[in-house]
Formats: sequence, structure tokens, C-alpha cells
Amino acid sequence: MVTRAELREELVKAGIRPSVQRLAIFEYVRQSCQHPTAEVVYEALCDDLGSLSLTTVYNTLKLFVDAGLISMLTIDDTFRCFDGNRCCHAHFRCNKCGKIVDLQMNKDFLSLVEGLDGYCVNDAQLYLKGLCPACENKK
Amino acid sequence: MVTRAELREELVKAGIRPSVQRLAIFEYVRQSCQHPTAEVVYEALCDDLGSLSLTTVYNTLKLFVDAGLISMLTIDDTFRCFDGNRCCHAHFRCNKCGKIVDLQMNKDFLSLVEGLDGYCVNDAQLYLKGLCPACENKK
DNA sequence: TTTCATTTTTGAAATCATTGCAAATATATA
DNA sequence: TATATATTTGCAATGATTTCAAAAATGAAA
Repeated sequence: MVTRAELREELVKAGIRPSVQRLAIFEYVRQSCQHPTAEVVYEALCDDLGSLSLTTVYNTLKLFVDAGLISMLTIDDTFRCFDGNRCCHAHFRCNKCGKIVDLQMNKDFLSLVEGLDGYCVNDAQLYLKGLCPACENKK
Repeated sequence: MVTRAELREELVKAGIRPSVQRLAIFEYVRQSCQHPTAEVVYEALCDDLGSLSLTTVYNTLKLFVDAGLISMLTIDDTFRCFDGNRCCHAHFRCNKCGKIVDLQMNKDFLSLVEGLDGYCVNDAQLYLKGLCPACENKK
């Protein structure tokens, strides 16, 4: 469990001024295991922050993604969600219940890919889709 | 290079009636190496087919994806594109020029992932993002 | 502290890829 | 041919995300 002060420090190191909104959003995404959307982040923080704009949430999440502090998932093409888990992992999305779960990797993504000479890779995502065990059993 | 007759046969085997529109769309996506969007498919076929609706293109592409005949890419979250290449491969999207290129894999995706017992995996996509060699040099 | 410039936030309107829907057309079967 | 079913069409609606300009907050200089 990382402290609020450490998260603040992390923003500063990335050259991002730790405003109240930014710190709250950063904390929420980093602590969540739920891959929240901008809308979910907004709903969760709205009450605590008094006034908060959905636009701010969108802008701030983009800021964090560009700074490499969090990652953006496009596993479900009808919405975008965000991931504060910094460990290398894959994602599985159940086509029935919609749940997105983290899966451990036993090796790095890039080791599998050929012909990457000359490329500069900033981001890698492995997305799996199908049926989760619960939905598979119900079928 | 696969023939039109073979593509027609493939549709029939999948239980899909090979209408003029469907066959044209299937042929276009299978032969293209460009990962076309629905819009691109529509623009490319519009003249040849006399009348063609963008809605038909969307519906048909979804039909093919659900049948496992082509795959849908969500590597760029601002649009959806489609891939007729049936070989296992990864995708790289350049953050500068937007180009999406195929990359060979030297091993299967799933071998890397742990904890998949009980899951039924229908689709797997590995997306890499960064700068392509051309944009990397220009920088 | 006050002033001024810069950065950040806000909310309403606009955007645009995708979908819903109902009518029109094409195809298969009897 | 007549009838039922499947497919296509085009327009309107949807909804996540972005644009934009004004308001608020912050930092630096005086």
C-alpha cells in the first residue's frame, strides 16, 4: 500500500504539479484493482472533491498515460479503462459478464516478437477474450 | 493468393450466405494488408457495388468476427479496424504516423500467461505502441 | 500582501464512430 | 407464382470523448 505522500512525490518527479484533483485521481487509479473508466473515477471522487469535472478526469488520465504513470486499456472497444498496476501482466475480458481480470505473465511480452529492430516500444498490452470460469460453467 | 471461389466456400462452411456484399467485403479484408476500418472498406467497395450501405459494412464485419473469419483490432481506441491475416502475429502502432504493422511471433501468446485454468480463450491480441523506425529517425 | 502571468479546472456544446430501427429489396421454398 | 425469410439500406439516435472559452487557482515578482 503506497502512501499519498509517495504518490504526490511520484507526480512531482514526473513534472506534474500535484493539484488536489490530480492527486485524488492518481490515488484512485493506483489503488483500484477494477480497471476503472473515466466515468467511474468521476463518480467515485465527485462527492469528496466538492466540484469535479468529467473533462478534468479525462484530461488528467491522459496526462498520466502520456507520462507513463498509468496505462490505458482498449480491450473493450466500447469504452476506455485505466490500469494503475505497474507490474507486467496480461488482461482477460469475459465476453459474457464483461469482467476484466489481470493475469500473471511468466516472461516479458517483447521476447516473443520478431523484427523489432529500429522500433522504439513504449507500451505493450496482451489482451485475451473468451469466457471466464464462472460463465463457462453456467453455460 | 486465395480465389474468390475459395472465399465463397469459406463463408458457406461458416454458415454464412455469400451475398454479393458479403463476398466483396470478405475478399477486401482478406486480401488487404492495411487493417482497414469499416469506413475504408465502404469507400473502397462503394463504386463497384452500385449501392452499398455503411451499416451493411458494419453488420457484415461483425458477422465475420463473430464467426472467427477475421479479427477486430482495438489498438487505436479512436477507431476499430479489421484484420484478415489468419497467421498468429502481433501489431505495432506508431504513435506519430499512426501506421499499424504486423510483427511475426516466435511462440504462441498463451504460453506466456499463467492462471488460465478454467478460462476459455477465443481471441488473443498483442499490441505494441511507440515509434516506428522511420519516425524514430526523423525525431 | 498585492499584482500579474501562467496553469488548471470547469461545464456546456460539439464531434464522430457506431448502432437501432423500420422500410425496401433480394433470395429460398412451397 | 405466391409466401416467408434473410439481407440490405439510409437516416436518426446514441454515447464516449473532445473542444473551447470562461472561471478559478497557483506561483513569482514587486
